[in-house]
Amino acid sequence: MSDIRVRFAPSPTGFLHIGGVRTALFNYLYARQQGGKFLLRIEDTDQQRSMPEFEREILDSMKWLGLDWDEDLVHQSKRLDRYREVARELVAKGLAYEFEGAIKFRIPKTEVKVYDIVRGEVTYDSKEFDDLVIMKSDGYPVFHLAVIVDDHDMGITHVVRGEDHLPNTPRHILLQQALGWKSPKYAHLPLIFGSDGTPLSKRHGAVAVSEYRNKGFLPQGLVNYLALLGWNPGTPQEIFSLPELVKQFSLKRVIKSNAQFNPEKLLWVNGQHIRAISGEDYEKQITEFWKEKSHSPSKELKVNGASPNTNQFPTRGNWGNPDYPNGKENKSQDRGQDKIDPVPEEKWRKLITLYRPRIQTYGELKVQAAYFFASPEYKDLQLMAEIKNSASVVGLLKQLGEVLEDVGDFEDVEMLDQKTKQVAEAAGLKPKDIIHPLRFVLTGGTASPGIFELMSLLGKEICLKRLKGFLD
RNA sequence: GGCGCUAUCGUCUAGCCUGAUCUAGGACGCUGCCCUCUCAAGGCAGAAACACGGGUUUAAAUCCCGUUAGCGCUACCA
Repeated sequence: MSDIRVRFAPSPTGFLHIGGVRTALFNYLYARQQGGKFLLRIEDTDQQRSMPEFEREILDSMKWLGLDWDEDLVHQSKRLDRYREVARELVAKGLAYEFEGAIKFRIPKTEVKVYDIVRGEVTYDSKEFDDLVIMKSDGYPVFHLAVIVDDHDMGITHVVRGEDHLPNTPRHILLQQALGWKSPKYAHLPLIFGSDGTPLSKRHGAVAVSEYRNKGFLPQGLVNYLALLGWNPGTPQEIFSLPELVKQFSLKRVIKSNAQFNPEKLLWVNGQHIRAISGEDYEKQITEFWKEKSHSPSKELKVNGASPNTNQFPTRGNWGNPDYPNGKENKSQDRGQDKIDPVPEEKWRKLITLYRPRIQTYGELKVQAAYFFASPEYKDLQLMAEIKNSASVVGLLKQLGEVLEDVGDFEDVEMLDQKTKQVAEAAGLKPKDIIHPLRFVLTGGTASPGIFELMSLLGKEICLKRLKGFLD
C-alpha cells in the first residue's frame, strides 16, 4: 500500500473516447501497480455542454473496460462554493483581482520549471503568460482553478494527463504556489492521432468506446492495444491481460512522441485475445454479445447498429465482399426459408468454435457465417454460371445429392467426408473438384470453414434443399 | 507570430541516458512459401526506417548546435 493517488477527470460533454481511455488506463495502471488509489472526477462545470447521459455513458464504459475506481465520484458542479472560496482567498491576498465581473489571477513574472516524469525538466517564462481568468463572470470556475483545487483537496500525488496540458502546467504550478500548496508530480502522455496525423475525431471512424463494444471488441483487447500506444514493456511481449499490464507498467517507459491509432493492429490484438481466452469465456462472451444484438429474428443480419459497411474497419468478412454489405438492406426476410435460428445450443457451440480462429471481433461472426442464418445469396453470377454450365460438375452434384440421401443424419463428419470423396473418385476427379462447387452451392461464396463440418452443422435437410434448389 | 513538445520501416515501437555488440531488432499491414477442400488460424521467408546539415570523437541512430517538419498551448472550453 502506498499513498499514491491519481485521478481520471473526464468532462461529461461526450462519450468516452479512445484518447480518454488511454489517459484513464495509464492512470489506472500506475495506481494499481503502485498500490495507490485511482479516483474519478467529473468535470461538469460547463453548464451548457455537460449532460448526465454522457456521465452515465462514461461510467458504463469504464466499468466495461474493467477500469474500476476507488472512493466516491467527485463532481465539480457540487464544489462551486469551494472554488469561490479559494478565488476570494486569492483576491484577499492581492494575488488575484476582479475584472469585468470575472476574477483574474495575477501571473507572477518568473521562471517556472516543470519536472515531468516522461519529458524531464521543461522551463517556461511566465512573462509569456497573460493573467489567467480563474472565475468566470457567471460565477463558475475556469478549468485551471477547479483542477488545482480539486487535485489539492483530493490529495492527488501524480497528475497523468495528455500532452496538450503541458503548457498549462506552469500556470497551475504558479497557482499552487500562490496558495502555498505543494504541486503534485506530473506526467504528460503523448497524444493519439488518426491515420492522417490529425487529432482523433469522428472522421477517423469509431472513437467512442461504446462503438467498439457494439462491434464485439473485447475490453481487454481494446485496453491491450491502447496500452501499446505510447508505452511498451521493453520486451517483445505484445499480448497482455489487464493484470499483466498492471504488473509491468511503468511511467518511465512512456514514449514521448505522438502516436497514430491503427485500427488494423487493434483488430489483430483483439483477435489474439479471442484466441487466448478460455473456451468457456469465449462461449459465454460471444453468446452474450449476440443475445443482446438479436432481439427479433429479422434483425439477425444487422450486426447491430454497427452495420458492417459503415464501420471504418477493414473487417474480414465484409471488406470487399458484396454478399452482405449492408445491415439495413439485408434480404434475410426474402431468403428466410432456410432459417435455422434460433440455433440450438449444441449447434451454436459448434458454430462459434468453427469461427473462433476466423473472427477478430464477435460482431464478425454472423457476417461471416450469414449462410447459417439465411439462404445463401449467389452474388457471383459468373461463378454460378460456370458451375451450372459444366455438365460434369452438375452431374457430380446430382450424384452427391443422391448419395447423401442415404447418409442418415449428418452427425458423422467423417462419413460425409468419405461419401463425398467417393463420388469424386468414382468420376475420376479430385475431391476438390466437387468440394469447391459444393461450397458455393451451400454458402454462396468461396470461403468457409471445412466443408464437412459445415455440412454437418447445416444439417441434412438444409444441405439437400440447397443442393436441389441450386440444380433446379 | 510567440512559447513549448516531438522526430528510427507505411503504422506501433526496441535501441539513445551509460557512443563501438546496429551490415538497426520485434509487431501490425504487405508479398511469397509451407500446411490445406476454400478462407482463416498457425509456421517459415522477404521487401521496408535512423528527417536534413554541421560539429565532437579513433568511432554517432546514440552526445552538441542548427535547419526542416509535425503537434500542442497562446479562450470568461476542458
